[in-house]
Amino acid sequence: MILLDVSETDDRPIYSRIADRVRFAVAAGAVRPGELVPSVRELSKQLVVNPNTVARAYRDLQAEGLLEPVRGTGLQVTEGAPERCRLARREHVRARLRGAIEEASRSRMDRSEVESILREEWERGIAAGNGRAGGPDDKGGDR
Amino acid sequence: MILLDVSETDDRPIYSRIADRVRFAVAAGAVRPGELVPSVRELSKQLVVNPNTVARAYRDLQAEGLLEPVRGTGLQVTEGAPERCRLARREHVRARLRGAIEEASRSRMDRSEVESILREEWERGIAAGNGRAGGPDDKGGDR
DNA sequence: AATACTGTATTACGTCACTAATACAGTAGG
DNA sequence: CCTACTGTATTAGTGACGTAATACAGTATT
Repeated sequence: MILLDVSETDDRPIYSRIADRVRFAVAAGAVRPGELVPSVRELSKQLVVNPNTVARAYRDLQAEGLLEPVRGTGLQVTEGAPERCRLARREHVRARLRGAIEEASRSRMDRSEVESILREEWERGIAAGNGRAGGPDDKGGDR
Repeated sequence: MILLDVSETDDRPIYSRIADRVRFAVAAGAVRPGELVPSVRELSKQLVVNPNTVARAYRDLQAEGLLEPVRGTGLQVTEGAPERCRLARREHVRARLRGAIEEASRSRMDRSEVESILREEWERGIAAGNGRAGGPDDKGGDR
């Protein structure tokens, strides 16, 4: 399992980005249920980061039920992790959309206007090369 | 000009909420271009807040071009403030939508799915009583 | 000129999030 | 048993942010 490239232009905390990488890897099937994720110390060496930072990320992922400890061995990916991961992602997107829409409503923006923005931005997103695994960046959404 | 009620369940900084109140008031036409906003000290008394906190809000609003100083008198609403305010709001909503859509795209969410969420949440928003001045709350968006 | 009001700049304090250093508890494998 | 590896808990340092206390510069009004 490879998890390099945690640089990027992203001002979010390191542990959050690490967690996102794992979430993405799980959702994409790069690591399957039952497999072990890299140990805290090993990954911390790869990323040149304090072990605690990785531990923090793994701790969050445990709280989400994506990882579970195997005593004295490491952390393995949970059985229902992939689905859970995708569901959470979906809920997160829904929340973000809802927030934007609420604000649009308050700002007296026409519904058709919002829909046109949606259309426009969607095209842009596709054109920008998203919709593929290993896309440009995985900012946004820490859940 | 009245700007009370800056309590609400909102964890954003005070100065940011104050600024939002003013932006909303300007966009709604409650204060027209050329009119003076309450003085720093007066408003700070009304809200039971340190004058500097109000000053910070006003400072941000000046940077946005919504307020301009009248030497020795106070701060007045700029000529193009209302329009500028609505435009900024619109841009802000666009940015939020774009962010959400980008993430949806990365998460392999179908476009029709996003559209259904949009539809669903829009109905909810309307049903919740938004789309009116002085709606429930004005969180989100600090620009 | 004097007073009372404007906004502003400087400084300081408390808080919180992030990260790091370190020590600890436990298990696998020789 | 012993070594080397797991994850975890505790504590501390660092920086940014929000807010407050205070003093300052300038204008309207009397």
